[in-house]
Amino acid sequence: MACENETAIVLREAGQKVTPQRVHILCEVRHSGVHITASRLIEELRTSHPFIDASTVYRTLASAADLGLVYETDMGSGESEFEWVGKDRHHHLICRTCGDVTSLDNSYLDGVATLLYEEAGFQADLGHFAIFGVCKSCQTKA
Amino acid sequence: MACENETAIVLREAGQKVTPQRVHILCEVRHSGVHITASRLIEELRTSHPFIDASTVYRTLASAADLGLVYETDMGSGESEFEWVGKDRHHHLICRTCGDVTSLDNSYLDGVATLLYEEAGFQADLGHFAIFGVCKSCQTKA
DNA sequence: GTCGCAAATGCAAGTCGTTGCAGTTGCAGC
DNA sequence: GCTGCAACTGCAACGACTTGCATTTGCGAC
Ligand SMILES: [Mn+2]
Ligand SMILES: [Mn+2]
Ligand SMILES: [Zn+2]
Ligand SMILES: [Zn+2]
Repeated sequence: MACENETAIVLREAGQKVTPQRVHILCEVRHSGVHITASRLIEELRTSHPFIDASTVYRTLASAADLGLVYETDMGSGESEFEWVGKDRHHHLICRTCGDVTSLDNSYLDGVATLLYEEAGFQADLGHFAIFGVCKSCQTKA
Repeated sequence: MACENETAIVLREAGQKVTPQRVHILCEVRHSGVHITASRLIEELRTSHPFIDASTVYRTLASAADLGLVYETDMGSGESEFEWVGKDRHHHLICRTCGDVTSLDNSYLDGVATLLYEEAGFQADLGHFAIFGVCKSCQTKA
């Protein structure tokens, strides 16, 4: 239940009202593995908190993404996937051939952010990228 | 009409059947400025080729994106934007404050692709990224 | 504690995009 | 040119997501 309290604090700090719906939705995002789609979230909440409407889920996720509390990323499935923004900033490498998803430390793109700031004066927010390509093992198989 | 012929050739080389619908849809993508959404495309085709069904437009754009004939990018509007893959590979910087969109030469991310290949053996396809952040003039105003 | 109001929610209708299927068509082989 | 078949299309039903509006509620001010 530490999660509930902490989520409430984060919401309050972001200038949002702390409603039970929001706390349940965002705690579910935090607890349910890494990435989760809106429809899967709705499905899981249906059993634990059946009174929460789907539109509330969509609205909560959208505003949380705007406020930078969660990442919203297209991992190639067609549906956006959401992830709580924790301490470990990262990106993902996604293989177009086998579908394998791996994580990539934020530091790989630090150089790009620095370069953009120096050359264009642009303060880039390289939050949580999905980088598509072909993984090592799929290349050797070909 | 050079566009029609060239598009037909590209389709054939990609192993697709050359149908009038596909040629019209992809030529419209090529001609209509830089980025275009599916719904705007459907609207424009309604006047010139009213017989083309919306589902055909969506399917054509999806398969063209899979084949690497067009880029499909979320520029922040909520709708995917499509762009014909021409000679000039580029990315975009999008300001979250003023909405300004600028282009960025592909070379800025070349280093990342090299790094990913050397360190992870991952052959990244850094096609057409939308990089969000705050532009120079919006930073100075703040 | 209670009041008042802006913000958030639930509901229902609406829009956007996807999918299954039956009919059509491009095109390779003859 | 014809033929045959897999690929493609249009249609209609469907699922995903959004939006307008009346009601409820969190929470700051008293
Ligand atoms: Mn992630
Ligand atoms: Mn572009
Ligand atoms: Zn792979
Ligand atoms: Zn700006």
